[in-house]
Amino acid sequence: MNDTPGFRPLYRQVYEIVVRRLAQGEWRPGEALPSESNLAKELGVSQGTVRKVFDALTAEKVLERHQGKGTFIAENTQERAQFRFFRLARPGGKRLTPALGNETIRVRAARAPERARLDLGREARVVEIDRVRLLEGIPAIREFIVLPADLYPGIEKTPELPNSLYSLYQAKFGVTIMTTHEELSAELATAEDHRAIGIAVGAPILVIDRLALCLPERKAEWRLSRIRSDNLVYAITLT
Amino acid sequence: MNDTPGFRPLYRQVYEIVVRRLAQGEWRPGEALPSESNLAKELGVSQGTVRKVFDALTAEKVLERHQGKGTFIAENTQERAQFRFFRLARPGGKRLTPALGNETIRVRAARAPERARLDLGREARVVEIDRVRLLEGIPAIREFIVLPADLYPGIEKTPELPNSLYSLYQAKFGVTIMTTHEELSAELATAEDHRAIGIAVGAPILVIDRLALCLPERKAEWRLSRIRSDNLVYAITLT
DNA sequence: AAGTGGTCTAGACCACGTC
DNA sequence: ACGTGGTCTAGACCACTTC
Repeated sequence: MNDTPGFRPLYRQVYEIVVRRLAQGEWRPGEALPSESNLAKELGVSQGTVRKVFDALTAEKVLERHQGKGTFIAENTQERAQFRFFRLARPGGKRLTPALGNETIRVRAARAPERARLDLGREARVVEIDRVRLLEGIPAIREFIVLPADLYPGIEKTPELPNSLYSLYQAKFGVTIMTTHEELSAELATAEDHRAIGIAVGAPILVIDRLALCLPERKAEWRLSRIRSDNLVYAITLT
Repeated sequence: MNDTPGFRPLYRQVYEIVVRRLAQGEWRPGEALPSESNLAKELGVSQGTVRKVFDALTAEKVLERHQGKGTFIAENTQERAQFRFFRLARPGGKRLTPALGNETIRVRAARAPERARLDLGREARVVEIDRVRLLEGIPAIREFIVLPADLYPGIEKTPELPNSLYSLYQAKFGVTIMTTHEELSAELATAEDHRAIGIAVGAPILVIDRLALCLPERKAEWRLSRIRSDNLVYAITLT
């Protein structure tokens, strides 16, 4: 009696409908989505099915639910984004939060490796942000950030970039970073590292190559971080 | 009408009952747990409540569910443990699996830093395993592993240690590694690194300091890995 | 009081694995 | 045919927020 090779559970279909509407910006960050029962009525399914979808999206950190208030798009606030994607700490535990140092921002044509990494076309333009970040007052991180210019129109005119760029991406450009792929390696400090963050040439540094993806599946940022590794670790919990 | 400060949902209580029974070894790895409906009957709750608990434990990778067969304790098979906790790859993506090189194993008194790291008493003994692992035939990783001896009685008599120790811990000693806390940093290769894995003295190496926790919340392994960082990265996805 | 999400139940039916 | 988990529904009641 089972000739349903393309069987897809109802909640999956509802899930896809909700994600599509989210991606189309039908609801803005901070707003409430329809209540479970209203959406259920609208889609002609039961309330429990909508609940399953909302719960799944909450687990994926796309939504936030608040008893008595409603269901909302998760916001990448400064603190939250820091805590979620910034993993540097003192050995043994204490999490650190960076402060801003010098920075430059410019828009230019994409180079070949950038086009490859960000899936961009031949004529694409990118935004490049170079900056230094401080940990407890000491220059400790060099960041090289490359963005597809079309996702962030006018970002180069932003008077002052915030410490956590991901909250800016979401608030000003509707780009919600959902996932990052990171590759860590060890290298030796160069003369440029020495000039930028004062570390001795030849000292070990931690390098993070990060590609960030946003909600409507797209590569939204490529970031190279060079981090001094004295009294500093990248802390992560695997489960 | 709400004077329930100690309100705990039913599924939470069921969850704790199941975890306690799991920790006491009431069901062994590989065996099936009672079915949803049987456990529900036994505990006097509805089948849906048991389902919610099983689903949560499945998300935490404690259980595995198989339609038509039953619910089982998740097994740390060789492949699975590799994929779950071993994060080394070639730059750009290809995941690697290590092979074994030389190894030594011995039991001795715990030293002060080991007692502190593993929460051991003054008289505790530890098992120390030192080994070299190969990636694609080339010595690439030095590992220094320290275990609380009481958790792994007789492990030093194991004729041949497997590539993935975590499957051995579970199969032979009932120790299921659930979580690891890792701290990564960059260092310079020492003369000993050169002797063990042939890397040039002063070359950059990636160091991972890992503390592993097992199911009945306890520190079950401390591992230091020193990894050559040429053409090799630690790859991780944050969500 | 009204509306929201959170918990819990009871029951129907489907899909999968085993016998 | 049977038992398992997987999906879906309908409804009750609880807890929290807002008015």
